[in-house]
Amino acid sequence: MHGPPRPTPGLHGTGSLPVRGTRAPKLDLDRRRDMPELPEVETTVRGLARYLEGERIARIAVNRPDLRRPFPPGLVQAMTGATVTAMGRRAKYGLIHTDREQTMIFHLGMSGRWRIEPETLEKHDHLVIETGSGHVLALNDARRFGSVDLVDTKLLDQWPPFAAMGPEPLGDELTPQHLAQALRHRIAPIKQMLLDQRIVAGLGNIYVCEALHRAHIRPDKEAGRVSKAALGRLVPAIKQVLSESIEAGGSTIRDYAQPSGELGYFAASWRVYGREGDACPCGGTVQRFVQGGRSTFWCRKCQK
DNA sequence: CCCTCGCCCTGCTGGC
DNA sequence: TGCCAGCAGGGCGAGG
Repeated sequence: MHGPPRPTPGLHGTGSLPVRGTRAPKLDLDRRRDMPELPEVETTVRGLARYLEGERIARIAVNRPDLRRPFPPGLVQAMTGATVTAMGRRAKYGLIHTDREQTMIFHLGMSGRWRIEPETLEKHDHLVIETGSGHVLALNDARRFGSVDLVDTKLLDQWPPFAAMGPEPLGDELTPQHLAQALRHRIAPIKQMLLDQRIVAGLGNIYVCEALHRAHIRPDKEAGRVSKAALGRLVPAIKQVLSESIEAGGSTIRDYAQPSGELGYFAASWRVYGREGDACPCGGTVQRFVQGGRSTFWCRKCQK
């Protein structure tokens, strides 16, 4: 980000977009280092809304054929000249609704991020938008685990990735009763069940580890055998870890609106994630093991 | 249906 | 200093 300017990658087929300097304070959406999970998607959507809501898409450039899967064939035509009516989020997907009753859906995968007013286009700026008032936004995704789709707004709920999704974790539908019902008779570990988007939509590895730690539940506990009392702790723990992170990200955005702000990333302070060997506040030690091919962090002493 | 596993992809890190 | 194996993991398809 602060290295010497790199050559601008070619923009296949759509011509190059002018890249201009900026006077507006930049959001930190392009410097976040944490894995994009639900709170990061939420703060990204809120940040993008300031640039996109009510704006016309003057130009959109697609610089390679695919991310995880091909870009929608009609994307450029569908978005060029459309006006963004609203931004939204479902699970870890960001939603850009347009006045053409179509919604552009993006997923940030492992490494996706939106760069606001980039001074130069960089490697991995796979999709670039210029708005009617001249703002430039670039979707950068080095690992290309992300995706971009285009769906009729009316049919969003039937879009296959959304059709079978469970409730939003921050909504009223996520209750201990919902979890008890969804997890009944399930023998897989609770941690893996919480990563299943059909049970709850939008939880990823980091927040599941953190929520189970706060709720004092062993990650390898058989999901169907987690007690009612434990589920009663788990639901507020999930909501707290997510909303605290969104709040931290939100304050980052607010800081950017203020000229004095010296900003870092919103420093996520995980209690267990990535902290193997560190002391747990309870006096125990954070352990790591692999579940379903992913790292689980937990404390044997306070998670039963 | 339920469950587990491996693949995709690239940048960074640690060991030698 | 350079090289390379290993690691990160969401979503999805294959297979038991």
